[in-house]
Parts: sequence; C-alpha cells; structure tokens
Amino acid sequence: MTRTRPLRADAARNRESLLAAAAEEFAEHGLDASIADIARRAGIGKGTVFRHFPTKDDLLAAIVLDRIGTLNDVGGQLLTAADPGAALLEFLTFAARQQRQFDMSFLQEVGDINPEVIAAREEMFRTVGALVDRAREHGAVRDDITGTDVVLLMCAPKHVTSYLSDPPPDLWQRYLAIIFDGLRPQGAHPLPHPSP
Amino acid sequence: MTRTRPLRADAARNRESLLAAAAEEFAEHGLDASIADIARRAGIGKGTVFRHFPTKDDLLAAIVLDRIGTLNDVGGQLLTAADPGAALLEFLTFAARQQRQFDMSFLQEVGDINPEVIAAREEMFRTVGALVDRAREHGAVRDDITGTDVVLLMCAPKHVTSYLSDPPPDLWQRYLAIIFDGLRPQGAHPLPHPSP
DNA sequence: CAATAACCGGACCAGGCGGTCAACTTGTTA
DNA sequence: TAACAAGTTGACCGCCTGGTCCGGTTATTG
Repeated sequence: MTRTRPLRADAARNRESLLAAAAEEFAEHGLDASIADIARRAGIGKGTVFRHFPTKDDLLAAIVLDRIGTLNDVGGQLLTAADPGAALLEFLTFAARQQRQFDMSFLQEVGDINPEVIAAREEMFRTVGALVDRAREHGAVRDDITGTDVVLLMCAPKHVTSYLSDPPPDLWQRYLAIIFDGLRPQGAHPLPHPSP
Repeated sequence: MTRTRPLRADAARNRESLLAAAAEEFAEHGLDASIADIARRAGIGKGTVFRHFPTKDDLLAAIVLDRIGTLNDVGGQLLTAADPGAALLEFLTFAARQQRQFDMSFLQEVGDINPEVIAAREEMFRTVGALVDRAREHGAVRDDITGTDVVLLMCAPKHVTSYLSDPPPDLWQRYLAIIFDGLRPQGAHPLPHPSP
C-alpha cells in the first residue's frame, strides 16, 4: 500500500502542478470540472492524471483531504487561544476564506467513499465541537448550539454569495457576521428542532 | 408567440405530468437530472418533452417561474399581515419548505437567459424588500439588513442540511431559526461589508 | 554511459447526454 | 364518420465525459 521508492523528480513536479490545477478547476466549476481541462491546465496529459489518481474521486479526495487537514490544524491551534469566542469566529473566517467556490458537498459526496476523508471529517467534527464547547462555556455562543450546527453553517456565508452573478469577493464576511450573530446568546430564541 | 388554439386534451395531461415529474427529478438530482429520466418518470417519450419545451433550460425555467410566482403571491399577501416580523418569518418558512433540494442557483443559472424569469426574480426582490422594510420599521429586524440580504439567505436553511447524508426532513427549521435570530436587532453587531 | 524501470501522453473506448426527425397515432371538428 | 391537424414516439446524431492502454521518453543508478 505504502510507496516503497521515492517519486521520480518529474513525477513529483507533475503531481504538484496537477493538484494545483485541479484545486483551481474544482473551485471554478465545482464537481463538474473535467479531467481534460484539469490536465490541460496542469500542462500534462490526461493519462498522467489517472496515473497519479486512479479515479476522479480520488483526485477530489486528495484535495478535500488537504483542505480539511489545514482546517483541522488551524482549529487545533485556536483551541488554546485566549478568547474562545474570537477563536471560533476566526476559525469560521478562515474556513469561509479557504473555501472558494465549491461548497462543502464533499462532506457526503466524497466522504462516504474514501476512509481517509471520513477520518479527517470526524476529526473536524471533534475539533469544531471543542471550539464550540469552549466558546459556549465562555458565554460567547448560545447554550443550544452544537458543533454539528456550526459545521453545517460553516460554508453558508460563502455559498449564499454565489447566488449573485458577480459577487464582491469579501461579501461573505457580511453573512458570516449575520450568522454569527445568530449564534450569540443575546436575543436568542429557542430552537424548534434538535441538533442532528 | 401566444398560443392560438387550446391545447389538445392528451397534450395538456402530458404537459402536467411532465412538469410534475421534472419538478421531482430536479429536486432529487439538481440541475443534473436528465431529460430521459424525466420523460420516463412522466410516462411519456423523450421527444414529447422537447415538443413542450424546446430546451432543457426552458423546462427548468417553467418550473422556476412557477416557484417564484407562488413565492411572490405568498409574499404579496403577507404584506398586509398584522405582525410584519411574523410575516417575514412566515415567508421564509414557506420559501424553505417549498424549496426541496435544488437550491436557488437558478437565480443566475437560468435567470440570465429567460426574460420572464428575470422579471419574476425582480418582482421577488421587490416583494422581499417590502417585507423586510415593513419588518424593519416595526423593529423586528435590524437596521442594517436589506431585502437582498434576505433573498440570499433565504435558501441557506434548507441547503445546509443537505450536507448530511440523510437529513431529518424538518431540520431546516433549526437553521432558519438561527439565521433569523441573526437578523433580529437584539445583540446585533455591526456588519463588515455593505449590502450588494 | 548503459540499462532499466518508472513515467508520460494522446489516440481510443464505452456510455450517457441534449436535441432532432420522420413515421405513426389520436383528439377534434364539420 | 371522415379527414386532418396536432401530438407522440423512439431510433438516431454529434458531442463530451471518465477511464484505458501501449509505444515512446526520461530520470535514476551501478
């Protein structure tokens, strides 16, 4: 399973530019991005793509894994921040900024297939859960909110802006602020449905 | 342009079941729903679909037009409701319940092509704007929120639940409540970006 | 500098898509 | 009921997609 020999120099180079190209292409066209376009953008042949990743889903999984990984890293570091409320807001800001266009649909699209993605996703739920717990104990978020709630709402700010044909690049900050206000204890109304 | 003779009886029947089947299929599979599947579901031939709607986009536009139309109707009636805050919440509840799965992406996907959809969309912006204005004057929503904000956030409650592989059918109510709390004046923090 | 294994790439394949069309069926009407 | 316009249909078309494969190339290594 694990790689025995180090990657050849050109192969490593190609793999890198492939991942970069795929990330951009997925960001622009969502899951519909075509392998041919990705290969063209990376300046390599289509066959090379499938040599590095046997399936389009595997390629997507690699990118998603990287994104969730840095999300987990950032979240983990913010767990020791002085102000838990500000830490949660900072985490959400980072998450929204990182996620360019393609929304969190990989959570179920890819997640149900690739075990590594499942593991990373579960760690993300734990990390966000811890962030939310700390913020709640600190009185920064309302009592009835859970980590799962925040994970689900995490990508909404960026996503809603995509309904505009040419959204201002920082507009998501506005909707993150609105949603975050909805998470605060001040003026909170009881919620009609239990958290999943 | 306008139809000179009334539709034949069987044709009218087919058109109806076609629209119903297309709505369900679009709801389940999003924009990727195939004409063949829709035709099969409606119990008619693929050619018949194209006789009623020359293009897949036209079919989608017809459904979208219907949805936006009832949205405008409901919104218009709620404009005379006694409690403007409750009226806005009721409107958002209706919108979230109506929109099953396929999110509001038609706002730009189809909207830029079909002039009727553009007109209906503009009326929706006006209607929602009026609802929001009334609610704001009544102190039910914060001062810095606009109708456009609400239109963009309108479909978020249902959308975020789709990240779960098997979401409870009423879970969106929870996130609508959270977002609506974010729209209230109590505990509102200033917003970092102007409304589009 | 060979020799070789790893790597590359684009022609190729099957399948599914939106859309067309000509032969056939059926509701309407006088 | 006869005759015709309107409606239906599924085979078909061109195109694009994810994925395969093998002849040619290239980095590595003794």
